[in-house]
Amino acid sequence: MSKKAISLKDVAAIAGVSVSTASKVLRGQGKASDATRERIMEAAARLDYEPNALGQFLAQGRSATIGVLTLNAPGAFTMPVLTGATTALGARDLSVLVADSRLDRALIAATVRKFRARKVDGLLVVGDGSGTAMRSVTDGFTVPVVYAYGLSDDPADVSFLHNGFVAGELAGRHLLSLGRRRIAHFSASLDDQSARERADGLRSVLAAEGLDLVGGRGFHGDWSRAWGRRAAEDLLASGEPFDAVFCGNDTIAVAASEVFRQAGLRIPDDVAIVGFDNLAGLMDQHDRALTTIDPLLSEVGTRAAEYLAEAIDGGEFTPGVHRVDGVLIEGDSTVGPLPR
Amino acid sequence: MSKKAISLKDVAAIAGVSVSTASKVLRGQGKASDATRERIMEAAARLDYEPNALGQFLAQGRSATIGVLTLNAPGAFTMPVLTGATTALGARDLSVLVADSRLDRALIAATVRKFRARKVDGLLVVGDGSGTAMRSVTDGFTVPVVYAYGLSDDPADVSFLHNGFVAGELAGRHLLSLGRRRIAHFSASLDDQSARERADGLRSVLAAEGLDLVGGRGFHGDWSRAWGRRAAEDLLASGEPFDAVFCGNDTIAVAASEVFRQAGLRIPDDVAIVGFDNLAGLMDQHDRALTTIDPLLSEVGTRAAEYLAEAIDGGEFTPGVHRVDGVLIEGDSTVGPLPR
DNA sequence: CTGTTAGCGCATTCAT
DNA sequence: ATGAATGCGCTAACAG
Repeated sequence: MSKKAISLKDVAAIAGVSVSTASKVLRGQGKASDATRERIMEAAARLDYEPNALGQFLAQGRSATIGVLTLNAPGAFTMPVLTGATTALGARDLSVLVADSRLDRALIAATVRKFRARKVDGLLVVGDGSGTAMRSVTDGFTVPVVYAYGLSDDPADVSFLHNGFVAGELAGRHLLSLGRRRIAHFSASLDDQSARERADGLRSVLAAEGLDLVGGRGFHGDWSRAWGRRAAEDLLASGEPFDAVFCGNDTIAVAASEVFRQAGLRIPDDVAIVGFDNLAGLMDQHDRALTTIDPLLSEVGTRAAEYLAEAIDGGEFTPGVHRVDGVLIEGDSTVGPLPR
Repeated sequence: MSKKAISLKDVAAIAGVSVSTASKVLRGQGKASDATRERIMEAAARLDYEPNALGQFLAQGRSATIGVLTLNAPGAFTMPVLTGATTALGARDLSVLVADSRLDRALIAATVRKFRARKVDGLLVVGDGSGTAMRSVTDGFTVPVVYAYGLSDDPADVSFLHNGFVAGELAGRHLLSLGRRRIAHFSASLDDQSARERADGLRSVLAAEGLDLVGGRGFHGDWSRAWGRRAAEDLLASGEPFDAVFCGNDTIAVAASEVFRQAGLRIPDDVAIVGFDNLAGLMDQHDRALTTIDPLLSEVGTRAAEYLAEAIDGGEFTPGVHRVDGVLIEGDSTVGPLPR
């Protein structure tokens, strides 16, 4: 009936030493004679001793839990970031206390209190990927705070974001490597930070080749399917020659593709299409129909989590924004259905 | 410089009472004179006292954290379950310790130890939605264990799953309500538990109308896009008349739709299509192009989490499998582009 | 009703 | 090199 969990005291007793030395030895700290060390280790092994984390936490004043503040947890793009972060933290024995406050001021305040009461060792704020920076909550804490998938409005904070500029470069270089020279760009308004980054990246590689976007500044509307169709129609109507389009997201890419096909254009022969988001990958559908940029959102979460974990262990913690480069996934819309 | 966190002792001191009474009063337990209660509450309020959770946990032998064992955390269908669960637990002040063991025996064993050492108050096992039951790990714990999005192989366990039978019924009833009578079914092999459930649900409502599936037992292959095309081609080749198809998933539905369109059939006029998964919704793309069943995976996670939380608080915990009914999302593929 | 006394399990000075 | 003594912050059984 001794279902009682075994404690350090038990180990010490069996090893014939005091609790304090047992504690030291088991944690590999301080000096101890090989003899006693041996006895202690053996006793611990025999009893299958596992230190009670609660005791350690109280004694050490840490909780081994990270507060996670989410702007929109159930969002399609937030979920990969969140799961990436939580599994990365879990792998480091850090538990996670999630609070999905929609930036409701009162809710946030309550959450901050709650996190403090729980003595969280760090805070991870997961944004919604929207271009607008979120209010910094850093000064509400004495522990490290990291922002992921969203920028804090305080430049002294550290945040992890997808690198939109590199994404634009990847798309551009890919198309150039395929011999395309007349490249258009369909995307959301340049007021949108992420749209602007991708556009800048694209234009930079074009400029390096002495090229400019077809249609001048590109076609900028919103992220919708409707805009994708509209942009394609506008481009066709303009009469300007083109042989490729980099679309700001997959939704636009698919809609535009439909319009092009209906207009009798062949993809990728007449026009190559590159999208962004890798929606298919998000759904585990690796049909490689559309060439696209995968922003590796899960890695954004992972990297942010690991940086936070390091910071807690006394690692470096320097303000700034860290960018995670995505990867280009080749698909039929640019390289065609290869016989692979 | 008194950055020191205020403790119960401070409150007690100011209120001029002992720590224990302060504890009692602040937790609303036992009796206390209105006078002292007043003083204590006031002192706590004035100091902005918040109990140190670590102290409570150690004293109460609980950790307020749930161990989450995942089979495949980054999976597209697992993520909604996981985020649903973690946010629901967070809302109840329960933190979450995630371990993504791919059912690796050794890894699982290590995880179980870790969870015990952390004194988790409960365990949530998140499966991968595959038909095959997973090995029960319940006997490794003395705390409540709940399985979500996957069945345990021990009938004494409690698990939360999507209700595939109801999904089949929903699809069937929807098609019948539209006047369709010649309904086919494209899905994965009936060896697959989830495929079988959906098929059974569909056939049951058809049977109630004295109808049978077009093509007898339906077209069963796998979950792939390729199979969707193949099934559509086979059905067309069979020459059997049909006016609707319920597809086991959206991937099959989309592929089949393409074949039908190429064959000159109009959707939904000639053939109505119902899918399953609501992939578009998973990606926040509410284009309502395809009528589909949304399995509400996030709710599967939420319900499982809440049940677990209740069980921990002494709520009921009766073995069995709980089914979460999905919902049918109407789209153009059955009701057409209505002027709504 | 209220205060005293013990723990909870471990880490950590400080002596020895 | 080892052990005794404290403290972490709170809860709970028992007295008064």
